[in-house]
Amino acid sequence: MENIDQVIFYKLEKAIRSYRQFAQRQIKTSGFSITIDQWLTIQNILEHPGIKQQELAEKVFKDNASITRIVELLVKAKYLKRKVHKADRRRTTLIVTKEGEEVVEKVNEVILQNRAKALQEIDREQLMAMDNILHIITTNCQE
Amino acid sequence: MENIDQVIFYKLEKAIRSYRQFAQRQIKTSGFSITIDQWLTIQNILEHPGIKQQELAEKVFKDNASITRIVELLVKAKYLKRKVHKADRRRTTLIVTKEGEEVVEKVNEVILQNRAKALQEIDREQLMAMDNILHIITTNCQE
DNA sequence: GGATAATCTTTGACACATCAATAATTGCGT
DNA sequence: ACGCAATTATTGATGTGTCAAAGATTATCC
Repeated sequence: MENIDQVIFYKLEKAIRSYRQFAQRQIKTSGFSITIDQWLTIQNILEHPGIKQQELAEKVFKDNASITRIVELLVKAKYLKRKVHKADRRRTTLIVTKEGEEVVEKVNEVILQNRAKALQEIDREQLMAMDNILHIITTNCQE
Repeated sequence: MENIDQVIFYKLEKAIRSYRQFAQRQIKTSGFSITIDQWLTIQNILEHPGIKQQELAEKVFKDNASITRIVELLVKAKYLKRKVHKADRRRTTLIVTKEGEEVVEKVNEVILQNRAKALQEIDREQLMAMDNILHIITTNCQE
């Protein structure tokens, strides 16, 4: 047996990529043309109205540049609107349109199904343990 | 406590991204200008001489298009050479240059250190358990 | 042995990641 | 007030991911 240290990151990549491919495929075959990142972005704006892009970036674990571009596409798709922030003109206020809300709500169901499918046959105790390990890895890498 | 199903994929992404950022930063500050994916690609060619790009893609869990582009950059960097396969002219034979070998060898050490750091304070039994879960997720997403 | 199918790789189009540099605006110190 | 630092967002450059289509070559089948 190979040393687990030397393969675990590969396995991590593989699992997350399998899930992403699977999830994106499901969304597509359900008739939506939105990416998971875009869905997650809108979701977070809804949950935190008035959030600034910088905070948004942290929430979805991306950087500012990526957020700028994702927002751009979402505005083009008419799922978001930009407004200049009243008190601070450096900031942008992001507003989810009715279309945006509708899409997110519908895609939500698909995502729930995806997660259930992906986690089939795994017991919750083990998941909690994994969550713990992931947390340690994350902090180990942030010093 | 939130439902673990609804956050575990987020945690997965976060952990893998933290590790990637950390690892790439370490490689850079060690004086190398190679990406982890490029390193992994060369590594696999060395381990499987004469491998075809399609198989290579599977090994590093990418698709053919990505491999084509990574190889392109590695040829530019003079870490790889392309040759037409003798028996089958559709194929490309990939050859690692001396420079390529040297870089990989040196970067290897950095990567070993990175992994050790990232897995600090985690016991191996738990890692094995996580490996198992990751495997289940991967197969659940591939039907 | 010539049409057709299968295999291997590349290319195009678009989305996202990362780093560094640049605007634009606000806040602070004196 | 003024200059300068800090904050917020955008842009440019380069690398990777994904899907679909196309090119090139080889295998198959009648």
